[in-house]
Amino acid sequence: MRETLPTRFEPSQFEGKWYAAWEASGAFTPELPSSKPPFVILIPPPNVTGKLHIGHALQFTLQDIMIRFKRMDGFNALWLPGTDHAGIATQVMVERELAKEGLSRHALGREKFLERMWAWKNQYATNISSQAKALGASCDWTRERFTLDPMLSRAVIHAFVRLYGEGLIYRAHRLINWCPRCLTALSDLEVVHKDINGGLWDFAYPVEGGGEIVVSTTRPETMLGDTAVAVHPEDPRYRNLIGRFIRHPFVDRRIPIIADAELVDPSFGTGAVKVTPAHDPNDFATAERHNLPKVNILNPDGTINEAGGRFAGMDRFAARKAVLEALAELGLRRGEKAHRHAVGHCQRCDTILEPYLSDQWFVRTKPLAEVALEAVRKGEVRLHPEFWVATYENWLTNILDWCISRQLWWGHRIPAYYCPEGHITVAEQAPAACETCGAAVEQDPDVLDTWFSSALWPLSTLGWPEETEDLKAFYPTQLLITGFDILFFWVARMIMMGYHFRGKPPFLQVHLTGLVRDAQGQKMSKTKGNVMDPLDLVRTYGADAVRFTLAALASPGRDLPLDVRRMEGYRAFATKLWNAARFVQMHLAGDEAELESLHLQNLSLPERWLLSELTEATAAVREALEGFRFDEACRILYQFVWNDFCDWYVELAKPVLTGVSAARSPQVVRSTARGVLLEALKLLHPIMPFITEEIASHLGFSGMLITAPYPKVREAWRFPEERALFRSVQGVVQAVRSYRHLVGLPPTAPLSVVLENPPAGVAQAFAELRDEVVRLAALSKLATEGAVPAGAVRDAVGELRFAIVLPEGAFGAKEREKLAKELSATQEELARLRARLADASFVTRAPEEVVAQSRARERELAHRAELLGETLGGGA
RNA sequence: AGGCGCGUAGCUCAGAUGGUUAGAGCGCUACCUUGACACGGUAGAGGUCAGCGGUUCAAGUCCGCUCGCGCCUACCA
Repeated sequence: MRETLPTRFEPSQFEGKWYAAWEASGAFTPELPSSKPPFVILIPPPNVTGKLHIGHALQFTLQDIMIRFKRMDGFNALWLPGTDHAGIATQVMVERELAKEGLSRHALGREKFLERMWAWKNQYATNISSQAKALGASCDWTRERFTLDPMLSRAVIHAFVRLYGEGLIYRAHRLINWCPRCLTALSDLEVVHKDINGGLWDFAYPVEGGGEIVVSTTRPETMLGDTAVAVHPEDPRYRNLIGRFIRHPFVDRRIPIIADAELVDPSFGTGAVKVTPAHDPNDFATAERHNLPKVNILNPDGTINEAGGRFAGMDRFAARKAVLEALAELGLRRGEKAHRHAVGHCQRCDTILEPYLSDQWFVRTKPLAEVALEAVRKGEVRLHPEFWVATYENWLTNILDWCISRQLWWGHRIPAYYCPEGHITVAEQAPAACETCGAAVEQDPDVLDTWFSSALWPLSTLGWPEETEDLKAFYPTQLLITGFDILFFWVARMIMMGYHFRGKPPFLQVHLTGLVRDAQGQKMSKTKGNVMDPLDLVRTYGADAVRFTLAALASPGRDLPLDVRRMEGYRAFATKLWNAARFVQMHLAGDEAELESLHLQNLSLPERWLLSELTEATAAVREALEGFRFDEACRILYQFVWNDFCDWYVELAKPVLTGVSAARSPQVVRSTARGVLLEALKLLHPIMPFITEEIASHLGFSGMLITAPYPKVREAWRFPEERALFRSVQGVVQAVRSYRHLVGLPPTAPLSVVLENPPAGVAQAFAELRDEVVRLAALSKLATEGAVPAGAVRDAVGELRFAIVLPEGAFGAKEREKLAKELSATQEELARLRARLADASFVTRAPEEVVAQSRARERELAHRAELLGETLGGGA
């Protein structure tokens, strides 16, 4: 005998049990080889920087829904989990921890520091996987990966060496984004532009031989590195100054006044531009055109170096003030105004970045980007929602080379080796000697951008460059679900690398999720204190309610305002489901047939109706999931379970199961209730895996839902006629209840209803469900034929007219007024409809169905208007 | 400066290819402790679909403009 469902729904009582059972069953691990088609999702590897946040919970939920859906639906499903070492992000965390102990990474040394990093990683990777498990994520933990694993590292190094060999990776002395706090280069994407209230200062350079030229700058300290002043060649104000020189007031340098049409917009400011090639990208380009020297004035930590003369040693911002003061002393300050402009900040530590001249490694992105662009344009990779395509194209079209070297220790060390002569040897294995001159070599101390290894994730996790079974079976993957914020950082780069190394896309579809926000729509952040911990939510509401909420909020292309009241609502839904199951279970008698084996001919109206609704729901849920409409899937299931199954079917089942009604077979009702509930549980399982599994086991379901076939649409279960008939029953029941409220009668006060000349099918339906309808509408009598008693209220639902006998005097002035309002609304609509039908252009141009629909509606309204009129006019 | 998204009930959001009375959840009101469930039941109230103009027999839905809000990309000193 199966166990009785506990009275109280207590998710924590069974969540752990089911997760363990699923994992132990091997359901998370795909077959290999397999005759089933593959369905593979690679997890966007969370950073091992700390705990998972609610955004991860969202993505895990959506990925798990798809994986469970496809697994049940006959696919060889693989959801491959893993974590990302997250170079700078993690190193910043650990350095912060070290700082608390009064240590620094340099004090520790590279080796000891990396030991600390690994300890950190081990702790957080474990945290992350246990959080994923708490949410029910059905990942294949036997394939869990980490970006610094030997297998993955090998792929990263291999890719680097190959790209270098192909000329797609190169080393260059360039301006890059430099973080003076992290002491590393950053890619353009890692720069966060923020509008700052700064200043725009004017100062004069005295020109040799007399006169001066006034320039404007937002960063006065950079004038220490000026190697020219540029004007527009056509500008009459300065034409005579071109070719003359300036004696720099603070450093020992003569700088020329040059003409450059590209750099200078004569209408901006004074029309003269100071040129600082080592600290401004535009100026750098200008210097290339004019062969100007590039004077670096900064140390890596942002202090002024010896090139800054007497300002050397000052921090860049202190130097800014000092330079301005010094200019004032010389009488060279000219003007200053407030100036709001975008300034680049470090994504990880928020420090203001400097354009900085240094030797770095770059990826030549153009050829890779072209292929990636084409892939999306041709639809080989499809982005959802589709409007992201425009953003994607825009970025890839204007892409610049990607700086991939980082002056960090936590990451994949660049496989480049230098000899004292400066020759470069790039190799997967450390070479014994320089391949050019045979001298001893030393490896580049730098590591690769974390995103370089992330870009290879679809390849490296499956064992590439080896031709592994996994690679052959699971590449390309079917779906990627991730946040839109890493479309460029990650998605685009995976597409580039996937095509380059494998000739195929890494995934066929990408679903980009929105951002989880708080109830007020604010971005969640630690500083605002509005972050929600997914594990807390799981403890409070249960994993299923958390999942359902996130899925229900996940409308495509929108952010998700997460309100705990909403989650309370969905916990209530879980409770409702639980209680419905308790009802079904307590009436089980052991004679239940499987749903499929019920003889359809023997089914009564409510069973046929319910199967119809189930079938509609099945079709709609499947379609919703295929199109990543998680919100739709939730809505459909919520309505089916609550409105159709609980509110109607269970209520209709009660008279039968308690012996009040003998019109229907209790055995059929039991079988249908159990069977349909099980189907609903299967439909819900991808979204709410724990509670569905728990209930199914209590209903005597053999096996586990996780591997049960996902319900398919069965045409035999569609009964359109019965569906319509049942709706008229619902309509009458609801009308009676409504009238009862209208006249203020208690819900149990008995009324009687007479159907007026119902069509044969309808009369039969009501006759069959007499006991149920009497109960649902609290009737004393339901007549399917007979004369309308005097004084009865008359109304219609669709084509069906009926009369309700109310107690003497119940239908007073207030009620008449209410009904009169109803009547006039009906008449108004009728008038509008008739006007439309009288319009020849509507009748001739609108499609036939639309016209037919309007005619039918017209009949109904006319009908109802007449009956309501009679009720009011008849002095009832 | 370009590009994208959004503006529908008190709140948060759904509303393919234009077509009946614009939906849901929460909240609100009234009544109901009925043997699955008060995390419940029943019935309600609540919307000039941001504004203006256009296309159409018909527009929340298509087009243009305006006004708000948000985001992304960008080397204007």
